[in-house]
Amino acid sequence: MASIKPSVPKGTRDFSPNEMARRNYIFDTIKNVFRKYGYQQIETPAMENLSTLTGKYGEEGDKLIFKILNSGDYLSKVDPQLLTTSNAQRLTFQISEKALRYDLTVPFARYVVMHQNEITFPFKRFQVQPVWRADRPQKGRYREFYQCDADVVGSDSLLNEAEFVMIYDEALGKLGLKDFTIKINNRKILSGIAELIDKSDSIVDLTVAIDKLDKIGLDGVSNELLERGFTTDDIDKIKPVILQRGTNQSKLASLRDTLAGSAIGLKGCDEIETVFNYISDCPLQTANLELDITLARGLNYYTGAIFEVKTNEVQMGSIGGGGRYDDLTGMFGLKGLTGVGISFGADRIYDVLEELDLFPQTASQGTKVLICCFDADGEKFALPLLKKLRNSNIPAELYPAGAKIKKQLDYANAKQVPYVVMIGSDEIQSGLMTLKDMISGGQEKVSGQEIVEKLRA
RNA sequence: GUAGGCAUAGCUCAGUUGGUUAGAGCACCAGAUUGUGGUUCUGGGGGUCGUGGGUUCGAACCCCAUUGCUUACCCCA
Repeated sequence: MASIKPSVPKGTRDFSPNEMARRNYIFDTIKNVFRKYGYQQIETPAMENLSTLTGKYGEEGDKLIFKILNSGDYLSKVDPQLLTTSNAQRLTFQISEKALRYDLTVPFARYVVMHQNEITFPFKRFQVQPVWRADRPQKGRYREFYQCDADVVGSDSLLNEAEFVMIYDEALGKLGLKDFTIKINNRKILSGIAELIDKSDSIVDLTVAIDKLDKIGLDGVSNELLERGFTTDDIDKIKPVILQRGTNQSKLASLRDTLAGSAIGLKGCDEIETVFNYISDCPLQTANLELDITLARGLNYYTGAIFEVKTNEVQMGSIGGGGRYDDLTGMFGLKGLTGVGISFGADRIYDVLEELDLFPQTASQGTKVLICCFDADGEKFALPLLKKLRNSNIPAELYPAGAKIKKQLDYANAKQVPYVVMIGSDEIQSGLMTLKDMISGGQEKVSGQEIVEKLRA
């Protein structure tokens, strides 16, 4: 049989030991902050029923869901006519009833509805798991990637919004980022702007276009709005709003002026101000908090706050985002439950930390001492020491006898093991073993007990 | 879905106008060194030059197709 050239699917990656140490550092940092703020971890299955996921992410999103082919003779139940009409969309539901999760929010909503009787509200949960998207990969964009989500469900207090800003500040600050911006907006302000030009029905088109302001500039946004059926009159009205600069307070004040005729717009302003007030009583350490009314994130299910986090130190898409949805669980039949949440893009954060060289040294994580024997007799002598080291919580390995010492030391170097114990006939005879410091190169003859004591330090 | 770039050893890449037997570094194996590595020296294994077709006396190089990867757009973490 011809051997197949090994590869992984496009947009997926292996994680080697060194990368895993670094990834766990990111995950642990974020998880510990979540826990500190009272969030509890859950997990949900990698696959969900396809019907749970479809229709939740818009038409584009549905296309990006990885479907799982039914087991067995999956064609046997298909309406034969469908096979000849090449209607992929309808065929999909007959040959696939499961799919890989696309995000963590929809499975969480499903979870809340299924477990509503055991949950104490407000329910604060976090979840760190991979999600899959059948997207075209590119820089900072994968087909399998991890999301670190925290959500509160069942509390409409804006304190939650404020706490999420603090969580971003604390977690990203702990990871060593020095200059990043938490952008905040409110869907109600966007609704107010749409009301301003009497285009409430076109709010999606409006927000998708102005969301691109910093990317394509005012001319680009204007062109896109014109293409989407807005008038130059509309654009003239919107322009001062989306172009406003200055402090959050001054933006808010002028927004209130502009949106004076829109009850919902003013409500949005009030909500933002409430969040700002909470924050000012509990100042941020590192993050810049910026009201950005062009922020829309293209996610139409947000109803209140909208968050996005960007680093200003390297060129990278957003490293986090989130927002509030008033009817999180409605799609699964549980009405009136509000949710607000955020997500950290761990894979992008990894790329950022790597580019900025912000990972701490993790060498001490691995094996601390390798026992090398010159022959098989040494093994017998080594095993009790090995046991003793491990009982003392010192990560230790015994290299199987038979290999040359050079090879064993090469192994220690490759794994960055800082100490080696060597056992040959001399050591067996004297009972004193050779402890070698692989960094300085120095070595000394010591007893087993002394080795344990030295390495425990 | 749209558009560009790339594809040569396990990895990173050279390879001149198309010209004999396709190279380097790293990694791996062995030796110099029978009990000592990370620095040195010597030698060795490794290639259907992504695949298929074409032009040519002759193709890694030119042309066509195809597959894979990658970057950007759309959208998103």
